Amino acid sequence: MRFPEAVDADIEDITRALSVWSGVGAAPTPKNVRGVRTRQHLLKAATEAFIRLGYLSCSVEDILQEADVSRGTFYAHFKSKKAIFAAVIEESLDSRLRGTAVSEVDVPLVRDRIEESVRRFLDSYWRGRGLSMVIEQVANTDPSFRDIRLIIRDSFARRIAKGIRRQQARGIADSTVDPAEAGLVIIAMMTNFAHTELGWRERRPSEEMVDLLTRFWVQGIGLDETAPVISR
Amino acid sequence: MRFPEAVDADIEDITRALSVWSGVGAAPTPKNVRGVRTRQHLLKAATEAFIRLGYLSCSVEDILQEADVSRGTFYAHFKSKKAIFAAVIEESLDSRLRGTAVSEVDVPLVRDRIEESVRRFLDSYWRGRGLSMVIEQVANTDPSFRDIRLIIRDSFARRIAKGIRRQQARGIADSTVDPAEAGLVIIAMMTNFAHTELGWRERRPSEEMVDLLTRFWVQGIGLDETAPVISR
Amino acid sequence: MRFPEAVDADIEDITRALSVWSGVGAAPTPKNVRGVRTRQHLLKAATEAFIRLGYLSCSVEDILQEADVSRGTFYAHFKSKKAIFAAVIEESLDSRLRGTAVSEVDVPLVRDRIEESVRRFLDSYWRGRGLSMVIEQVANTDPSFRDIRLIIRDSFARRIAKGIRRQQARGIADSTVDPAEAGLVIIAMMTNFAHTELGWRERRPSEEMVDLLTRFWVQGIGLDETAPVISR
Amino acid sequence: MRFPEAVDADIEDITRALSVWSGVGAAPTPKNVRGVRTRQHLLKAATEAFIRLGYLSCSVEDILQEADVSRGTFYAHFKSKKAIFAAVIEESLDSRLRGTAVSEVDVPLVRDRIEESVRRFLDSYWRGRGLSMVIEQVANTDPSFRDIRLIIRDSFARRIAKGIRRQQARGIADSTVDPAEAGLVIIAMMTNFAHTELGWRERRPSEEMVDLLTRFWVQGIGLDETAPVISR
DNA sequence: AATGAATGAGGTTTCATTCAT
DNA sequence: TATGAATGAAACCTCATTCAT
Repeated sequence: MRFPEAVDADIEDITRALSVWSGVGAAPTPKNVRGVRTRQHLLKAATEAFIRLGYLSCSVEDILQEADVSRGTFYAHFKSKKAIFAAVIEESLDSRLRGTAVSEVDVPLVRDRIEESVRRFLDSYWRGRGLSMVIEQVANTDPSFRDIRLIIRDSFARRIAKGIRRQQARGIADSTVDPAEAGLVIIAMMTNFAHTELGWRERRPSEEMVDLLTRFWVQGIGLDETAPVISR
Repeated sequence: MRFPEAVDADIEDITRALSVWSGVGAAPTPKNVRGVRTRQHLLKAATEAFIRLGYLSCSVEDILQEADVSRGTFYAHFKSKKAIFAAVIEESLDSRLRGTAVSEVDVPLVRDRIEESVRRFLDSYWRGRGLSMVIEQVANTDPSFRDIRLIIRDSFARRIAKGIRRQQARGIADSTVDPAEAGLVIIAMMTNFAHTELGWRERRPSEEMVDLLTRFWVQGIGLDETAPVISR
Repeated sequence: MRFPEAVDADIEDITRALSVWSGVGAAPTPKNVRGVRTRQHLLKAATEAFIRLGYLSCSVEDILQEADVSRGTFYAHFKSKKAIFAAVIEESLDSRLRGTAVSEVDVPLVRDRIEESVRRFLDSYWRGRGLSMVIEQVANTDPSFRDIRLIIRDSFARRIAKGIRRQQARGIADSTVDPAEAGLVIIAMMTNFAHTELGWRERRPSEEMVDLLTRFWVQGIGLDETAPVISR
Repeated sequence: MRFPEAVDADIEDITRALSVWSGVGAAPTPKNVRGVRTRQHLLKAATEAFIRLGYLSCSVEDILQEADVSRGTFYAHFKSKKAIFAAVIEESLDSRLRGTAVSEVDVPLVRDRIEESVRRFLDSYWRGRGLSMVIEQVANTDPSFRDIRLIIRDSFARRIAKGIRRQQARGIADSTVDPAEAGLVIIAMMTNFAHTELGWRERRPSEEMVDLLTRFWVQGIGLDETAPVISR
């Protein structure tokens, strides 16, 4: 991984924020193996139900039916609908955040590295578009969940900003660009393009999309397209 | 206005789509001045209530209290909560769509013209951020409203694409860029930057933002920054 | 007419009962010719609306639309929905009650006279089935309107009972039959057959129906089928 | 029982029709004894409330008060007011339809058998007059419930027609009478006499009524009053 | 740990009638 | 006499959550 510490810190932040949001101290881990299985089962069922119906339209009843479990059992494992949603989000978080970090790819140019980032972002979004759309729904509905959404967003944006800063230091990117702000612009562009085109219109990611987004990113920060990656 | 016919056509589309969505044929116009005033009063109250609470959390009751009007009066003027929301949206549409069309500005360069577009977009978003956020909420909640959101989006995107095509024809923009797709990328970037930074974080539009977004737009399509506007 | 005085008395009773039911003292006759016309217009519209929708499902709004008249006008002429319904009923009463009285028909046998009564009853019901069904609806819904329905019913029943008594006196009908009770049975049979078969199933009156109902009536009271009508 | 299969088939038809009418697939049977008890309790309370107030004037609130149960409980057991009404009707159906089938009575004459039918009909109506009146109300109000009412009616009418056909075959009833039509006339007479005199006027069934109705039935179809029942 | 019945606050909508002009 | 806006009580239904077993 590229920035494991940073990502871990962000994940910790989000976990904490989710706790606060859902009003649940800590996950009350089940005592025995049966409990663990039921919990997992519920999480899976809830994930599917949320994806299928959205957070708001998905009633607890829907989750119960999906899981074929009684109401009492549900509330024994999760304090509320909010709580199970928080758990679902948290579970899917690692892969979402780590999956896009460009790691062991061996490409010669910085430009290619960015391209690979974009490609992974789109692919990752495509695979997880179900939950992403639910997250967007809740962020646009519940003001206090919005903060969590912003933490996630900033986690991505900071990574991009860091890259820009490094590139500016090497003299291969326009130094008049504000890295933090440019990170926000890039994340806005990618996030919303994916949300709308992949999520809403269900277009599959294509190399044309990757090219275009890479182009805006690279040109936007004035990156030297011929600059090589510095070997570690 | 620049493309008045096109905008008119889009507005018509949206009005029609809103009619279908809200399940209401046509607004039953009040028949005397008192009725008109009450209707306006209700629209204003609803706008404020929707902005304050969001569409979902805003009950008809909330609108009634805001307007200090009885339940019966409300339903005499609007068939449903959906219907008044549609009316609110429609009312705010003109300014939103027309307000961003670059018209009689006198600037020497194409780049400046784009910059002016960006500036107006941010300013317009800032002023109407309340409703914009509600629209986003509903689009992320009600699948059938999403279509309306997409019509609005595409209206903007098409305008941008049209510009790119003209610039390519003049040889002042990179001809390898797909104008339609680039339009979507640009609108994604601008929309979501505004939504998040102006809407969520309540940052006021600044010249730095304008510069940065203009930069991504201009560089992204490979525009010749020195190309002059063709006088009409 | 056969029993003009009796019928008049019944109609008076019903009018009075309708007044009480609807809570309206007397019809506040309009002052000028314009008022009279509007009133008639409203009555006609209400009749059609009630027939089309039934009393309960017919809102005041429906009547207004049918008449193309404003709410205020409506309430200027009729105190309430009940009141206009009462007026509608009253207006249609004469024909309903008098239309079935066997008058100047020249038939040789008593049996034929009964047959003619049955025929007229069915024909009259068929023509007025719309309102009849509405009346039945209200009678089955509003306990206090039920009394009015019973007055109408008894008016018919008494006429039949009177005939039976006369026939018994002449020795051409079975004297063990209780005339009043038999009248109720006959009116039950005719009323409900008509309500169900003509009203609900929309079967048109046929000579077979007339024959069969006549048969039950005549045989039920043990009438001598060959007995001649006594000339007046 | 006399025609058990036929009655069963009719009951099935009605149950199905009620399902469609109420928009409820199948009653979600409670899963333990407590639930069953509450369900029964609700049914009983609803029956009383419907009888006391009529279907239309009886709000769900009224049922809740009668049963002393919360809104949520009600809707956990029954999907809607329509649904519980359908259940109430269905429950009272068996006894109503089966209770009038002349079974193991030992009487010498066909005439006596009919008399017994009439007696049972009146007695059964008297006991269930509350619900019968509600059914009539709904049938006269809701066009789609009318169909159900007609199925019930035809079930009775067919049974009577069957008897007439058998009697005609034996040569003990007038063969010129159309059995199906006569069945409708007889059921109209009995139903409406009972509805009005027992239901509305609350007169108790008497032997005089039985005699008179039997008389109209027997004479109407031209039955030989001395014909003996054929032993099975 | 699991079950399923019970709760009740909260939401949208209808409609007969009154009132100001 | 006519108009049409305004009223407010009352109806049905949903659903997250609690509780008894």
